[in-house]
Amino acid sequence: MATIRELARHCGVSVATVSRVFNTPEVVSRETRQRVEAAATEIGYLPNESARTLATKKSNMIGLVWDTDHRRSGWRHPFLQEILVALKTALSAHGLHLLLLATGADEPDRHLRAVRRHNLDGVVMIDNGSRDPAVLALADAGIPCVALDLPLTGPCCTFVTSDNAGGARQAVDHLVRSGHHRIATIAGPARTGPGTDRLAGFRAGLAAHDLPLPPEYVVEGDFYLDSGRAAMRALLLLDTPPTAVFAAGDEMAIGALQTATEAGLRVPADIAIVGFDDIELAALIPPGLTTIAQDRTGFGTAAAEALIAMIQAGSDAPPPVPIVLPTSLARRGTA
Amino acid sequence: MATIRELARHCGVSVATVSRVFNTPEVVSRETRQRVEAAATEIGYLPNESARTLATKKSNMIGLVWDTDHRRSGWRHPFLQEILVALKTALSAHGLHLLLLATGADEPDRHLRAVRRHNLDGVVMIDNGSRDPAVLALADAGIPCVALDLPLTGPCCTFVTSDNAGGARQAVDHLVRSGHHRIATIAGPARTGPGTDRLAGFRAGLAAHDLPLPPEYVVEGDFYLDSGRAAMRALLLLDTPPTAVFAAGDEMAIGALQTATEAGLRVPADIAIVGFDDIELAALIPPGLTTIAQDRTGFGTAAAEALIAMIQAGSDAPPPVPIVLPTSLARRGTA
DNA sequence: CTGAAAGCGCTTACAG
DNA sequence: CTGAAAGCGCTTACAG
Repeated sequence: MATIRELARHCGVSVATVSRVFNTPEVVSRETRQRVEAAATEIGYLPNESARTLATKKSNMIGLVWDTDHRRSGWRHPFLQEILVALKTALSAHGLHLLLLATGADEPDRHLRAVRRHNLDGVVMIDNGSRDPAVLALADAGIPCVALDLPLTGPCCTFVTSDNAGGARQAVDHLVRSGHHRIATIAGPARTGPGTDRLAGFRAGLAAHDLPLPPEYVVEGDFYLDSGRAAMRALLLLDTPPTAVFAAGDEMAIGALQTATEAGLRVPADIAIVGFDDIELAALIPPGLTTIAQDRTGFGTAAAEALIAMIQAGSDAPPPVPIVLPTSLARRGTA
Repeated sequence: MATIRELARHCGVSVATVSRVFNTPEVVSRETRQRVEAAATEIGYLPNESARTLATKKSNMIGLVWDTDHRRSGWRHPFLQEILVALKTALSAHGLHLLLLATGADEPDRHLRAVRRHNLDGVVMIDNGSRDPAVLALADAGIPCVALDLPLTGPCCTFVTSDNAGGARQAVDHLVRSGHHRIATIAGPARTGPGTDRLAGFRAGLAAHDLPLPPEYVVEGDFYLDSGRAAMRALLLLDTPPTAVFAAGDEMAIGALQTATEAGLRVPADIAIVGFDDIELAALIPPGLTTIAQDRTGFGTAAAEALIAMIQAGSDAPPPVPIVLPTSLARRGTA
């Protein structure tokens, strides 16, 4: 591993000059620059990032906070992979790398510590609905951060989310257009942003159409399959069961679909179902799940852009406004 | 951000002593150690990782090479998320972080450069079947690395994979036990390790049962849904169609299932289908896909352990032998 | 058990 | 446009 000193000696300039050709090339003479560049590739010089970070306090690394453990070990993001890819791609374009932060002990300052220790330039956090105080601590600390699906704001913090309320309205509108009056919902957990917002949008949608919402038409699930099955069972047992169900997540919708089918009902003839997310499965499972699609890659791209904007603007500038991604109706067989 | 110097002054010792309480605590007196530790939490001292890396040449970071781009933008790993979680968990236990390497230009030394620039302690690479020369370069360079699903070896390199051949044999054995003689396969791409190995295991399984394999009973897919549909269409057009199909991946199996169903065949009565991977969908899609399950979290855990072993042993020690994870038959409705 | 000092490989005012 | 020099925050022989 050649160092900057060796390279400098190799072409008879000072280390300062070598440093400049890599950082502010416009400031060094054409002739010198080319000589240094040629020598650099010749001897295989590579700047040492740790030394740079030590000198500049910038690491060119973004932390990714993504809690994977204990309290909710079964948690799965509907399209984590797409988010990672989009993030990585967008950040790469600015020379930024993504550091998956190790999940350590349970101290509320663990993420903050990691950020400081590694001189991270910013962080993106993916919500898992656990209301982790360590996540909130980050938002308060004034280090550039953007949250996904979690309405977090702070001195240098913003978030990106789908238009969950609007998407729920799209679902309701579609069902009403199809002639339904008795529409129930299988909601997501009230502690999650998407859970709350989709329920709110659902209520607003019914109200806009002057449709009633009996309390028993709202049953809360946990976004997973079994909760969708249980909820559908409960709905079918009602004295006046709904003719349509909006499930706030596709897995729950699929659970509901299975339960309805097993109960001998035809979907959508006897009961219509609309989901939310547009996971892989939605298109594959017969008869095709009608659902509200999110902008999967938009998440990562928007997050990266917002983060880069904050980093460039500095932490005293006002943070970008939250980004709300539009949803769309993916019309298939169940409604 | 307090520095080691401030902390040292704060408790009247030298910076060397402070450094020792964090790195080799057993070498400093109990009394001094406790004083330093107390002061550290009091003033919120956090060691600067860049400075440590610069001094020690160890970054406590593992690179993750995971090509996401251009040539194969639609590539999806069947259980990337589980692998990441398991990796992260296992590495965390040793204080190691995971750095997602930005995918830059197409130079064959791009990963190697990233490793050197960041002083990475090791790397794990996830195969996407692209035979990337940049990946091979890493294996040759003698930096500790472990490959997933890619039979890569080198001075300090090993790999972990499922027993793909054995899994394919399990599939064949199951079908034969169910009375099938005419068994075809929808293979994975020949350029991928899993594609090749599953086909070899399939052939070996048939041979072991003295069953013939007409050439037209082998059709190659690309692991994705549509290729499974196309393959099944081709198989059904044969003069003597098979009574059972082993698809080397669940998505292809599901495509085959759909095509068979659409053609009016009953599964498994008219044609049996066995997949490979045991993705989420397998259990959810009616009538339940019979498939060969991989040890999803085992991948990440085994990779982390192998990597840590190599790092601790040093690069002159012989690398661990490749790790082959056992598979299991998940028996459901299609066979 | 502890300290003084050199060194890790860069960047960046400050002069010229 | 370029160089000499200080400094970034640690670690680690080397003495004692």
